[in-house]
Amino acid sequence: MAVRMKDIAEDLGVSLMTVSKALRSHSDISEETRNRVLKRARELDYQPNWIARSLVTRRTYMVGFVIPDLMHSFFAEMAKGVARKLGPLGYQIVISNSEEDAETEHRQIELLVNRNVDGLIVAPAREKWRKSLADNIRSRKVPFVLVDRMPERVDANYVGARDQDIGELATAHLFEQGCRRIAHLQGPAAPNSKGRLRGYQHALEKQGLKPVPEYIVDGGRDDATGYEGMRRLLKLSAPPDGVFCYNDPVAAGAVKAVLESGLRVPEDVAIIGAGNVHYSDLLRVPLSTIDQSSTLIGESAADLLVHCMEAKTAPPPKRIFIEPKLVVRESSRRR
Amino acid sequence: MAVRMKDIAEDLGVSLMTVSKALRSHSDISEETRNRVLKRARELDYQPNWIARSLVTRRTYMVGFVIPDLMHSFFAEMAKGVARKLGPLGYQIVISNSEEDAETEHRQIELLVNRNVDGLIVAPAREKWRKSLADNIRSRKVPFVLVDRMPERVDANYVGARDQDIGELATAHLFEQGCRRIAHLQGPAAPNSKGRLRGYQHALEKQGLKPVPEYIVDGGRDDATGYEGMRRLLKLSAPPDGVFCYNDPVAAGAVKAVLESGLRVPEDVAIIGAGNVHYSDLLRVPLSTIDQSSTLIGESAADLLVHCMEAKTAPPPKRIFIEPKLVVRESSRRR
DNA sequence: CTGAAAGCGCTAACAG
DNA sequence: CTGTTAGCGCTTTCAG
Repeated sequence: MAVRMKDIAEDLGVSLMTVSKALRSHSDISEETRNRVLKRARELDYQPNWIARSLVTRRTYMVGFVIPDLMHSFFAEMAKGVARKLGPLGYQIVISNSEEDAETEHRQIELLVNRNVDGLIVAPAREKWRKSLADNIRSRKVPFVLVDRMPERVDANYVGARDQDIGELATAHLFEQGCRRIAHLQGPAAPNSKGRLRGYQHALEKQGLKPVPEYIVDGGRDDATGYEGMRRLLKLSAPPDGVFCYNDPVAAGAVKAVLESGLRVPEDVAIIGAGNVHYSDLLRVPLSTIDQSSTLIGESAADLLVHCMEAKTAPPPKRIFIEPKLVVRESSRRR
Repeated sequence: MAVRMKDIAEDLGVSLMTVSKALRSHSDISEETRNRVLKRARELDYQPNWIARSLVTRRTYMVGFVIPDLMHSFFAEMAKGVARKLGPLGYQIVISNSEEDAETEHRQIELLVNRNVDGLIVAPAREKWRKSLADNIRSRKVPFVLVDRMPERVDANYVGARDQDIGELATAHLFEQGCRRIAHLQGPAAPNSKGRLRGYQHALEKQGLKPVPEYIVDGGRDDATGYEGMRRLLKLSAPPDGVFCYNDPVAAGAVKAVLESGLRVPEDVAIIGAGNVHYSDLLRVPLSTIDQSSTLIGESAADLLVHCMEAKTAPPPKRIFIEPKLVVRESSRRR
């Protein structure tokens, strides 16, 4: 059986409370007593029981982090940012995978809330952040921050880029590189997919290019689906000469499809992704992308969450937009 | 305030105990009472308080998973395997990053143990799995399973490949492809680094090639260090014509260095990694590798851990070796 | 089948 | 500065 405060107390002939206070370096305890307690605790290798403590303080120092896909290193990078900020403050991070599925996400969140996490960071999978869920979390008074994907019409804490900016930045870049038949491999039904599409459309319009419906194709969210999507684009009678992809994995799959078809990247088809995952530079063709500062998103979200968790009353929702940045590598450099 | 059993009990005019038993479908409770309780609980959206329950049952249904690097998708894949098995059983997985640092790892493990995780899965960062730590975990009676890396002389549960086999398989393959100056980009001071080196040396010996000390170079564990290591190899008066790399990220970095130097992969330098990360196929040159069945490792480790957690008394340590498999892609295919 | 009593290990609030 | 009292929400044990 593990050592308890009670053991130390009896051992030292003081009361349990004295031990409790000493260990937490409470103010009203004499220097001497504190030291005696601390010393004995160290000797006995006392480890506080978090469970018991949590039961009374109602703080678990656990933070849930719900993401759609651990394997997508974009989220792994975010996780790193979150951990970097929260770790030193004594929080444990519980990562849950929603598999990009709304139901799973819902279940995961409920699980975490039931486990009394002190806060929640979520990259939501569904387009509409279900109102009932938001209310549910709020009614349980669990502060939460949404990241990377901002569902429509939800007034919540958010950290991430403006998706429309990402789409515009990428598409404008392709235009600048001389592309005139610009396609878009669209993402899944996640909240950020629509914004990127809108940005793409907007940029085309700005340049006076007329939209071609066939150029908007479902590219899924990983390399396998991106590959499939690109193959469909290549079968068109007038295949695109530039493609803005929902994210980097999709873009990597697209590059593979183009090369397999005997065409060149970027000469025949320029490709750009989004997310700037760390291995982008090592891909078949080094990938141009829109950097979203994934780690920074994680850090900011963590900061914001800490702020909310420490506040007595919930502060008004805050949105932090992080400027996306164009990163030009080989896959789109035509001149 | 959340609904408690007490609330349901008072509401229904029964005792707290009746509610408790009904909710856990304890045997000695009448069908009727149970239904009444269940119904009311649903109506009030009762959610059991895990903390309180844990305090008395001494089970948290949390499992710690300590890995050296979340960003290395090899571990993300393992995590997926672990989650797939443990999730349905009601366990939450708490992922901790040791940053490949022994001290951090130690601290993370202690933290998790303090938080009363029911079990632990660890991909150890240090070469010697510190005895004191192992004893410490054991004294707290927390079952644990080591994965991917088996420290020397430790009698513990283990799931993973035999590292020596990986080294032999890879090196023999390079030999078969006609390489005669085979180098090795060695991994960090992790437990699996030495075994792979040994396998490499063994394979050379078998083929009657004499070992060249200059051909064993530190390649670190990611693409940046792999790149550096390869550059050093290329500066040798007789640069290698084949390189076995500690893992896939290192190999990806190595490929980059070779191409940058104006040489071709695999014609001038054949390269093979280990781990078969999911994007290997999308790299600059599709990467040959040794597949270690990362997801399967995660699943098996989870199974083994569950077995230990459910056992009354600790079962004897078990080692599960997973056969590594050669995956030949472009980076080493010479004929 | 139902419930009363005791306690998991700790802390908040207050009294000495 | 130190200690007492009273729980946190739940389960285990055992008596009705």
